Amino acid sequence: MIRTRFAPSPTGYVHIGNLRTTLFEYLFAKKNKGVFIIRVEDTDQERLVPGAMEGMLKTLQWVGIIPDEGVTLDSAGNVTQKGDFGPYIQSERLPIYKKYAEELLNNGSAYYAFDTTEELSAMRERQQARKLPTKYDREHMRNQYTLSADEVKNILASDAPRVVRLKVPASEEVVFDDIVHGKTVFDCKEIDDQVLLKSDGFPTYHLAVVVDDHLMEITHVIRGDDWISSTPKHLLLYKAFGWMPPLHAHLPLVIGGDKLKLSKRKGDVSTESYRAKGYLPEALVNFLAFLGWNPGTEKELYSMEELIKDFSLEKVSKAGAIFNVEKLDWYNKEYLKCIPLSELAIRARQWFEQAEWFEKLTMNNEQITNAIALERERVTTLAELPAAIKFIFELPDYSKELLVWRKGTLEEVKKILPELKNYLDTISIQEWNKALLEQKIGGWIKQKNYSTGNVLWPLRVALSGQQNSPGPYEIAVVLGKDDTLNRLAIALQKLV
RNA sequence: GGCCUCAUCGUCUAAUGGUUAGGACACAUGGUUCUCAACCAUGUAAUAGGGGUUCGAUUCCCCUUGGGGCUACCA
Repeated sequence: MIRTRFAPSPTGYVHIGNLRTTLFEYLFAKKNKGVFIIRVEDTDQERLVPGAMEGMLKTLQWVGIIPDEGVTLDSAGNVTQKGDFGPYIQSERLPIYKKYAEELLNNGSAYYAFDTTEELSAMRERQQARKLPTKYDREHMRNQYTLSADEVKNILASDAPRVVRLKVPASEEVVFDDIVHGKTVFDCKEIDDQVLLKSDGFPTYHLAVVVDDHLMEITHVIRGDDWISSTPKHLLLYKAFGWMPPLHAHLPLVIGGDKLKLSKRKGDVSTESYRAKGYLPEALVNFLAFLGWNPGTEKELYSMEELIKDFSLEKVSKAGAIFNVEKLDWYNKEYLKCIPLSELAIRARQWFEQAEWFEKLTMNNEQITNAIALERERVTTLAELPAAIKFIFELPDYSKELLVWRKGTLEEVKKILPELKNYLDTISIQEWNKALLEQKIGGWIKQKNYSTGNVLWPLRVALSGQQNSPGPYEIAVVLGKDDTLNRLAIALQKLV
């Protein structure tokens, strides 16, 4: 049984790069009929943001990623835990880490150290100055090996701070076969005696992941490239415990337009910000899936179900991918076009409610939906929809010059528009639909021997009040006959 | 500084020891059209550089260069 996990730190929001990693973890688990787990890594008490987890889980739910096990939302939207391998929140597992740290202490794979922060940074400065790799100097610092047995005993008996460090073997190679990078080799000489248990009694990430991934029977550790240099430490830990390590797949990072790691300062790194901008989760998922992966065919539009069907870690590329908003925009437009209209109307609702003019107007849902149909192919995001359809409910002011087609004259408009209004008046409400309007007005234009643009342009401007808009027939249908004639009357007044 | 890692159009990427190096986004041009969008057609645009191996390399190897990551009692 394949088991993957997403292990976020609850620091506030879902980073877009993390979302991509999560997506791949999820797709891989689902593809293999496995289990996708969420575990909360809150071992850094200083960076904790209370309540962050709920928001993060909701964001994942929004994109369609729902954990099978671990930390999740119940039907009421509250954070709960489910599954047989809990607790799934690391701060609730402290005794477990303590126990395993002791096991390492006892079998000689780890040791106590007592150095202060100042001593450690002085050590690093000395090493840098001599162009040596910066790592814990076990022979010269204050620890179990350099102090006498009595001294150690006394310190441990006191309340003086102490940490537990991994005892990295002197010379040995750590080799692993990464699913995306292939064979990767590290020399133990380069690996630091990592702190496993901090002086506050909390484990570091390194101890906690290994213990938890093992205990939770994770089969595939899928995470960002930035973890690749930590992997040998983890493998050493598995070895020290005598455990079988899981398989590793290190995903390339999603980077910013400046080729740097996507940073918080440059904005737009949180999934929530894309949601707030009116991007559809389908588009975001599709776009993110194609950052570093592709099916090897020319199919570009993929639903979550299709992704699950076709996903494979072997097709993940090694190079980092730039987050390209233009492509995201394209995906969003594609989904805007194909999501059912009624569904789109529901999803767009919140943006209308945010528009200050919305409350003042009386309009029914059907009319809004019809208006959305007019503009859905013209906007990039849901957020643009209210401004785009506002003209349907409130005719913008415009100058009479706008009524003149670029190949026509003001005189022609003055002649044609009143005639057109009279003609439209003869069309019954029963006939007031797009196909018939098109047919009838088209016939009328032909019969009168006018040029199409000289009729349709002023008509469209009269109905929309805008230089650019959907076509006049569609607008007329959404407006209805009365409103259409009213707006023509307004145009005629301007022409006087 | 040390270690790790990556390298095909501007961007996301496909492909193979032998191809006119393909597609998508973006861009440009044309078509359609009352406008914009959409749509259709066409076009511009890439194997970082240098050495090998080979009949032949973009593909395999080495070096250089460049990018990125890690180098915490953060994850």
